[in-house]
Amino acid sequence: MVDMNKILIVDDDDELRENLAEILSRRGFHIDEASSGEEAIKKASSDQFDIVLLDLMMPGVGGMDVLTELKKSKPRTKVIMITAFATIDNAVEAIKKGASDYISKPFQIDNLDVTIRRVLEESKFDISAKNLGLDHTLSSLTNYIRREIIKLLHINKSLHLMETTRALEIEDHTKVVFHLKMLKESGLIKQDKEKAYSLTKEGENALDCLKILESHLSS
Amino acid sequence: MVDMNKILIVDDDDELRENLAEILSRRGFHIDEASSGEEAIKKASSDQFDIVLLDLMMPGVGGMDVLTELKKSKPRTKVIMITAFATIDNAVEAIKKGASDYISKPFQIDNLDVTIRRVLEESKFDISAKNLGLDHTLSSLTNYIRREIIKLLHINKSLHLMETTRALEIEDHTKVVFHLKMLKESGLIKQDKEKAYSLTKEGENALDCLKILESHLSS
DNA sequence: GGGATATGTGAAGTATAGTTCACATGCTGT
DNA sequence: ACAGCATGTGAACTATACTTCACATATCCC
Repeated sequence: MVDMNKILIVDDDDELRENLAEILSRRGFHIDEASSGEEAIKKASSDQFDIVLLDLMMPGVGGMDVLTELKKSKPRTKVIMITAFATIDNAVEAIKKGASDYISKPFQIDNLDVTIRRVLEESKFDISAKNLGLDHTLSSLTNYIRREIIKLLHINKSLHLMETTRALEIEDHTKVVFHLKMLKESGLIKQDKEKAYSLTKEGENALDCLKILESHLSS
Repeated sequence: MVDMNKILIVDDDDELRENLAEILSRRGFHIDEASSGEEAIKKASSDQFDIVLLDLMMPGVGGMDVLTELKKSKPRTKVIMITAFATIDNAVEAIKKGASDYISKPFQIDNLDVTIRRVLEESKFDISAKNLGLDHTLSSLTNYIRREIIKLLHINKSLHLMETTRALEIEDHTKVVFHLKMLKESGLIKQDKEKAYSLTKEGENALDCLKILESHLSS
């Protein structure tokens, strides 16, 4: 099942969450769970989900915070909010912040299922998603240091943090950490288990574009 | 004389400035003059100079302000500072801000001439200039609204401010003014006497690159 | 002349990006 | 065990980009 859709269920209510997880996985989704806002953010940023089912009401880091964070770091991930009561105001706010849809507790599984499949369907024709990706990529390329990092990684194939830092002749390594993180979030570079950074396919593409722009500008 | 180098002389001392203008134009440069910081900024932003000879000490908008402004709006223009006294501190500050060189009053014309030719010579091999241009272009493309404007201008060939504003469905036209100004400063668009905006050659190139990036990203 | 429309400026505010520093943690060699 | 280097986090700060609003000026046309 290569193209099984990955869903992250975020709810502090253990029983509801586990029930939901079991039902949805039986219906053909690959499920992961998080019982708090913190856990949700951690899982969502280290992995790639198609949909995040997000409870709005949670102690600590609330659903709205998770939504905000998610739309920043993984703009292409679709979020469906779950509201405990039919608090339309919150739902509207969530939609404005980029949530794809919402359902109110209590809900019928079939209803949720339909919503999920509709959101997945819509995301196939999502033009704004492409635009967001473009935004992300371009804003990565705007920065001189990040362009240098991309060039370095293209030449050296793979580099560690301190190797990169020395190659750039930058004193403060945390500055490089910052830009490496940006590049990783844009999907232009990746990091292996040995902590070494290398270009992704998209990163190579971006470098190509840089070269084209450079040559166009000099003409 | 198509490739005659254009120099803008900025000095509030009329006699010195006019003398300089005459001597330098006899030596084969195309000369324009400005007697104040304001005038300098206006002329420099509406025209394209290879070198700006800039007096540091001027009433009102000082030379250092002009330098700052110039390096922002026309990063590729070379600036040679003229310091009334050999105030090394100011000169050092100017160099840090991107001035190419400086000479101290009083100076020998031959000395200035040599400096000018050396700066021109250096600018031919200027890698950072290309980088600055790239920076400018890329940061223009980062913004969604500006990308939309570029696409619009590509389709419509030429548009006025309010036409653009309406096409983008933006309420506040000053927002569009802002982005149009950015694009004009990056050299991606230009404006004719009738106030209509259109893409420059560089603007068309940038659009090509956008299309490439978009198609790369969707694959 | 005066109301409607177009083109802009400048100051003030908000938002986002980038920098810096103090500190945490983990590994490696002796 | 502990010195030394690598990898990274988080908070505070600065800088830059973007937005908004109040206002200015010019033109058109009735």
